[in-house]
This record gives sequence, structure tokens and C-alpha cells, in this order.
Amino acid sequence: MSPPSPDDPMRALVTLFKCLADPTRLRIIAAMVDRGRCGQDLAAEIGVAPATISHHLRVLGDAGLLVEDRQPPYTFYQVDLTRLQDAVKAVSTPGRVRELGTAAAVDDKTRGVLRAFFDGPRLISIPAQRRKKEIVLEELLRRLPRRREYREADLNKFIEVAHGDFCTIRREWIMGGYMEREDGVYRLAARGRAVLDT
Amino acid sequence: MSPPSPDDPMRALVTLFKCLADPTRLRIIAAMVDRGRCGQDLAAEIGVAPATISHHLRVLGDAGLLVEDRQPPYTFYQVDLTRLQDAVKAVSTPGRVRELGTAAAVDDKTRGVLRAFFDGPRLISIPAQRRKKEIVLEELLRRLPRRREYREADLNKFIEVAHGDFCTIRREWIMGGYMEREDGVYRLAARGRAVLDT
DNA sequence: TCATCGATTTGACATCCATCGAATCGGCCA
DNA sequence: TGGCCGATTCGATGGATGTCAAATCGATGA
Repeated sequence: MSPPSPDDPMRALVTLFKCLADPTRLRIIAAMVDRGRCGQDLAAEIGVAPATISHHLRVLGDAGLLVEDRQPPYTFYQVDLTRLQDAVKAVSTPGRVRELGTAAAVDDKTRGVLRAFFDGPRLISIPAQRRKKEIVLEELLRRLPRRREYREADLNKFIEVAHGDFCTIRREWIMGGYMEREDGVYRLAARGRAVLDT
Repeated sequence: MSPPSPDDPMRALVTLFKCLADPTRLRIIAAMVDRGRCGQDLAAEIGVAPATISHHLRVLGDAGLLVEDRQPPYTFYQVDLTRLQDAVKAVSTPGRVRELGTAAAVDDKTRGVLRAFFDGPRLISIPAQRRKKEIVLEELLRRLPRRREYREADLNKFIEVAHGDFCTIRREWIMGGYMEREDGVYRLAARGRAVLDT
């Protein structure tokens, strides 16, 4: 598990979904959707101890879902639905979901190249520039099921899912030092293993 | 914790959000959004043991988020985004969120009355029919912070959040046997306590 | 000043869960 | 048939978490 950067969007998403992954908290949220509610009130309605309500309110607050209005001796808590809606969109569209896998792992330049040359699973075209071509070749390499060795037919079949010209990709892998061929069977070369360790 | 009915929508929602509340599962989902991926492939890309991938795929499958395509020796898994989108809408609008609190607790008739006479937190009008009026009075009673006794000013202030004519509501509570008044202070009567135990 | 009440913290307990290694199952191919 | 490989299951382990009782804090009102 790679250490996430401080403002990791993944970390924020996970804490938010953790909030929603508990029936008691969902009922608390439902009770707070229309108006501010005070703690004891919530405790009575939900049917748990005030300490438990306080605990859940802290969790909701840490996720940024709470607006609180202190009017001693009461504190009225209300849920901030807009925050919830924004976050939930991150898993509503394929584009946003796809970002979840790459956002923390690759830099902006790499992401840009992938955006430009891939349409979902399909490789639109093979970049001409060396650096861009490397990014694309490595992305395709990452998709390959791990095996000790591959037959040419296996490689062709897998590459074809992304791009019809599997011969070129296969040759580029060899020329780029990602794979090596021996007696008709293909194996990952040192550079290829390095990519897969990323 | 009250035992939920077999097809409790709350239970389904919670299991779904539990799926999304884990960084590893989110990355698995991201990897499956464009095309089917086989298990070993996912294990290598995410960086966990195959057994762990299998565990997470079972969780995702139980939540109904998976489409699997067996092509021995591989099994290609893909995420069913439409299921995800549907479920996520349950926390996207105030109306749907509000249902979370009531869906499991009240029957259809009660829910209908609440829908008809409430606009969010506001009581639109006081029903004339006895049964409907009781439902509304009890709903308002449930919103009251729990105290041993209330001053008239306290009651007025709280009722006014929902309805301007607090005098009528207060009087109806007394006449309905929900509260009792003694020496200018109000207390919950037997029927009122019974409602709050619901 | 003291009593009251709502909110919070602390500590303890039970449960759930992610993870992995090892063992097992089930097709495939040589 | 035997070995290989992908997928799954099992058992163990460490960590996270929901819950509550009791103690504490903070502010109000008598």
C-alpha cells in the first residue's frame, strides 16, 4: 500500500463512504436533513445512548458533512447535503471512477497522455514521440496477466483487446527492452519487470 | 437495533457503502470500469495477494456490483456502474434521504400522511380527520427535545419551527392526551411517552 | 454558589474486517 | 495421466470500530 499524498482524494472518499456505511449514521443523517437537531433529541429518536450520538456526530463532522449551530444549552446539527452530493458523483461516472485508479499513482503528464491516446480500454493510436510511446507501451504492459512466459498467440490475443495492430505493439515491447523473445516464447525483460513493480 | 425486514433498503444501502469504504476496493473498481479484468491481473496491478482480490470480489459481488465472464482459465470481472449509480442516488436528494429514516419505521399509510401534510420541516396545515391529525401530532411530538418538563415559551419556540400556530398544536397535544399541564409547566403524559418509545 | 442539563470524553468490551500464507478446487495442455 | 495455472477457501492475526456506562465539561438559571 503506497503512502497517499496529504490531500489524497482517495482518502477523502473513503472516509466519506465510511460515514455512509453504518445504519445508525444513515438514520442520523435522515433525521438531520430537514432541520437542525440537538443531540439528546437524536439520541431519543434513533434509540441509542447520547455518547453514541456524540461519537457519530464527530465522525460525520470529520468528513465535513455537518453544519452546527450552537445555542446553549443546545447544539443543533444539520447535514450538509451538497458536500455529500459532490462526493457521491465521484463514483457516478466512468470518467471519475477511472481517475480513482490513476490519480494517486501517476503524475499529470502521464495522465494527459493516457487521456489523449486511450478511449476507455481502446488505444486510439500509437504515439510517435518517444516519451509518449513509452507511457502507452507501459500502460498496455501493465494490463497483461502475469505469467512466467507467453506464447505469441497469447500476446496477440491480449493486445488485440486494446488495439488491432498487435504485431507493432509486440515488436515495440521487444525493441523497448520490456520483453525478450527466445525460442519463440516471450518473457518479461528487466525493464518490463521494473514497470510492473510500479 | 431493531431487526430489519428481509428486503430492508437500509441494509442494502449499508452493504453497498461498505463496498466503497475501502481504498483497495475502490482501486479494484477503478481498474474494472473500462473492461473485464481477470483476478491475477488485478492482484498484480493493485499490489495485493490473489486471495485478497478474491475476497474483495466476493464482497463486490454480494453487493450486486459485478458482472463476471468465465473464460477458462480466466474469469473476467467488470463493474456494473448502473447499479452503483442507482444506489448512490438514495443519498443525493433530500427526499430520498428523508425516506431512510422513515422507510423501515412507519407503514405506508403513515408515510403518505406525512408526505401530504409536511413540506420538509414545515407543517403545511393541520389535518381535519382524526387519524391523520394524530399522525401529524405524533410526528411533531417526536421532534421535541426530551425534558422532564417544559415551559410554555419553550414549547412555542420549538413548535414554531414547523408551524406558526403553535397555540393550536400545544392545545391539541393536551386534548389528545399526549401532554399534561400543571401549574403552568408541561409534562409528557402516558400517551406521549408511549409515542416516544416507538 | 449550587444544582441542572446538554454535550463530550474516557475506558472497556465485543464485533467486524482486511490481509496473507497455505491448502484446495477445477480446467487445460502436453 | 500428471503438471500447471487461475481462482477460491480456510485459518490466523492485527487493527479498526460501534456501543454504552461513568465521569467530566460548560453554560444556564434559581
